[in-house]
Amino acid sequence: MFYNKYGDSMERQIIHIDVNNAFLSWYAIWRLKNGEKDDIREIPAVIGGDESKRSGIVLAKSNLAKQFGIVTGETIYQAKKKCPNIKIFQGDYKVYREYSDKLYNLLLEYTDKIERFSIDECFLDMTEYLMKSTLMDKAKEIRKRVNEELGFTVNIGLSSNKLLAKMASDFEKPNKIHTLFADEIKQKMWPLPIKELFMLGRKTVPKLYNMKIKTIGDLAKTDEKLLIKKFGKYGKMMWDYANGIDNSEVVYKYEAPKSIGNSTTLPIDIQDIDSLNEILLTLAEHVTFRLRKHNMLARVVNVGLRTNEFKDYSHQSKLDLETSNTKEIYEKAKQLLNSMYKGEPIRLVSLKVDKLINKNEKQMSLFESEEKQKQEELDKVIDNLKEKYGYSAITRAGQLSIGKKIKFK
DNA sequence: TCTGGGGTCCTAGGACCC
DNA sequence: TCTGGGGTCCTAGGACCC
Repeated sequence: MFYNKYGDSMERQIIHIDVNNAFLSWYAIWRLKNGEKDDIREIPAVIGGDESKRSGIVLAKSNLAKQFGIVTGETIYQAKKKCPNIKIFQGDYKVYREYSDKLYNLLLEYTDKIERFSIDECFLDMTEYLMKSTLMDKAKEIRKRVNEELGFTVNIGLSSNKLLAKMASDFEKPNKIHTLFADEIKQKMWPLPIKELFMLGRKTVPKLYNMKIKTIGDLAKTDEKLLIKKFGKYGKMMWDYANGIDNSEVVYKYEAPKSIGNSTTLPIDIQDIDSLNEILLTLAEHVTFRLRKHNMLARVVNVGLRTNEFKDYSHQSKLDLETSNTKEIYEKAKQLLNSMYKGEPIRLVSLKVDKLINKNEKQMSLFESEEKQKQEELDKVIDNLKEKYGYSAITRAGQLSIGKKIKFK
């Protein structure tokens, strides 16, 4: 419940906005703007990875592709089987960023209480500005303006909390506005299969099926204590969600990242430790570059491997002193890799820094070594060159053929 | 699965402390 | 040692999201 300035309790007014087929729509508009004649929204098309780099999965699909049964996350290979004439595009992250920002800037005209939940989803808290009766009018205006001014479509969900607003925007698509207020839960949400409920994924759904829980309504009517006993905190959450309960706030203020990581699927499996180390160096350069851009330091380094048999494992270790220095992070990562690697063919390597703190919070060490200061200077010089001439123009010595082939968004 | 890449949060077990 | 109980910190793994 939300209380207004008179102390009266009142419902919050939350809007969830979800761009329809975001990556594909945005890329389609960008192509048109750049002189291409065909609109890839009007043909069976997908945005996908590159099969030759073994990253061939569907990231977004056109509505026509959807009619062939193509789903997000499946392989390009499977998509081609369903629709041999499917057109595949690589997409471009910069383009997505650009249109995501355009949407955000348009929404800022309505409220500054906007949470960017992902690149293509936003929550708006309109409680202070609107009564429930005018919420639908605002939603219609936003939809119209996004269509006309930005050239793509969105689904909009309206409710009194984030969970319900998000569930609402997921109803019929595209270009639709739906409400899901408390008095509509029974009719609109409870008949849906449990897999439709936010946060119920592929591992949990079969477990619930075994308990004869098949719809969101079944889950809502299940004994809460039983769910808590079986699933702990997660059980409490799923019962709440099934009953439309969610008190979380729209997080509109900047939040510093809690971890920063990069990973890469290798074009071929690699078994040679020197090559793996080289890949780690490339990852370390990028991760620490991002870390320094955030003006943050890391306390923990984590290295992950995926084998050719799709087994994932990782090791992490605490640093003696928090740092953003490429060399220090890389040395720690190398130690981790060498202690964990069992010699199998490796498909993917990941590097993540965790337990981040702002650089200003750092306890200044009185005896910062000269060597350390030199390293930090070197990082700074390289960062500046990267900002000036582009990221990929600059690499350190030590990176040979494999490391250089890794490209980042 | 011919199965991406970037995140968040939670749990469980072991080490260690009083 | 026929070995308590509670707390914190650390690490590995796994769930989920877009």
